[in-house]
Amino acid sequence: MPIQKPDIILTTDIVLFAMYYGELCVITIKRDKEPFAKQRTLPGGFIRYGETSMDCAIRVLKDKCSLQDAYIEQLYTFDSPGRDPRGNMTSITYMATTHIDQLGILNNLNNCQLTPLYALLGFDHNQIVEYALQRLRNKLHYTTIISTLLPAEFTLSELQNYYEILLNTTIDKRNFRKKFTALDLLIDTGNIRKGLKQRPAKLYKFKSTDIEEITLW
Amino acid sequence: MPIQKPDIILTTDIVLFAMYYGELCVITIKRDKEPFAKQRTLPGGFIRYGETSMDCAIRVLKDKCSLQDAYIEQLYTFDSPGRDPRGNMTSITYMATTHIDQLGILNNLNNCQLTPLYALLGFDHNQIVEYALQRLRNKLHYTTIISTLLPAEFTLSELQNYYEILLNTTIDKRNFRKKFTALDLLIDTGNIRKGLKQRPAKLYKFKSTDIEEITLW
DNA sequence: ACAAAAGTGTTAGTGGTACACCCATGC
DNA sequence: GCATGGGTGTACCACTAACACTTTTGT
Repeated sequence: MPIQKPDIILTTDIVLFAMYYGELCVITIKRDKEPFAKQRTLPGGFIRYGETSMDCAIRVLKDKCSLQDAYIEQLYTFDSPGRDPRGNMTSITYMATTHIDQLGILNNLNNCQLTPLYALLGFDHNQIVEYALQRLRNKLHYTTIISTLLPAEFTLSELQNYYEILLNTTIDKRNFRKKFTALDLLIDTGNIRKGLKQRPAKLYKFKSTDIEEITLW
Repeated sequence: MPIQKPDIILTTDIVLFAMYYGELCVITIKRDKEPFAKQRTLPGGFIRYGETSMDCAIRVLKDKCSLQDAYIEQLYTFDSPGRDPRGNMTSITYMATTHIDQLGILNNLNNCQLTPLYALLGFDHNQIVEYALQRLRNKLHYTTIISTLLPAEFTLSELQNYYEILLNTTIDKRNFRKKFTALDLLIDTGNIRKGLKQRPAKLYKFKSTDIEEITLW
């Protein structure tokens, strides 16, 4: 029935985004085996029998990156010949977003690190990161996906700052606040951030943990 | 190295959209084998060794549907357990759009037909159609993908009518024309459609055959 | 002459953008 | 008291949405 040789291999690779010191980063792992030994690549693995690609992606993130909670969605399936020198590897890739609080302390023991987007990665993984970045940027415009990158409570300035970094723009402070309060997505937690040598800021959180459809710009 | 049994099978299924008598339809094929014998399903097939999923999708459309030219893009990879009673089938699905001129005469010989979107299909293929429809509708808002569904030359009323059908809305004629002429995407072919008992209409085509990014509504 | 769709402008309202100053705190 | 970011309102411009009549053809 199938006209396939048995050596088609299914793998998963995950682009896990998190903000780190004011920069959008991805989790990468330093390989110890060939091919691309000592180079950094995206976390990934072989899909096991009886496991879906989503199961596999979640397992890999838990095992390799000690990830507790994240938003995750399927990105794209890469299968161009030659993308892996070992042979015919099809990778069902996922995009995930989280906050560093959800990452186990980034121990260099398992070679897992947050790296900037311009870092050179092995295999075709820079291409996968590029694809994920586009997806993320698109979703920022019409969903509340930013909530998955933010800490539990945040100030309006932090929220604005995240958009400015992720979309590489500048936004007028008053217009931003007007827009966001009109959307009615946030609630005032009652908490304030003080201790800084400036006026204390109100802390907000999203009313819902769901990712909702909105229109921004 | 891989922890996979050799019976993971990779397939492709394609949602090929075309307008047919004022309705958005998909190409389906009547199966003659079990499972789902005598039911309709999306065109698809097993990915051959050395072939990418895109190659496979194009081959299937040529062989089974006599398709000459179409727009095609990867949609999503479906791999939930139980989606195929024969076992672990992973399907890398594609969405394609074309005009019926590009389809070889729809001979019932190979059981290939344009069917309305509400037709019941075997496997999880209704779910795949639903996913493709969402993708298509989204793309109508921010790309010129509609050009891939239109005939070579068309009137402004036809263009508007396509949008109304695909997005299930009504649009004001004057506002539509104002918007579209402002986008400056069309050229007047110089031809007119006459012979109907009404005022003849100018025929247009898109300046570019590329799918461009625009903003509509 | 009549039916049927093609073609064409103006107005009101809404939403987006630009812009500057006072406030509360830590040191 | 000074430096730092927090917090707030208004005016203009551009785009959208609503709306009706004349034109050209075939029969």
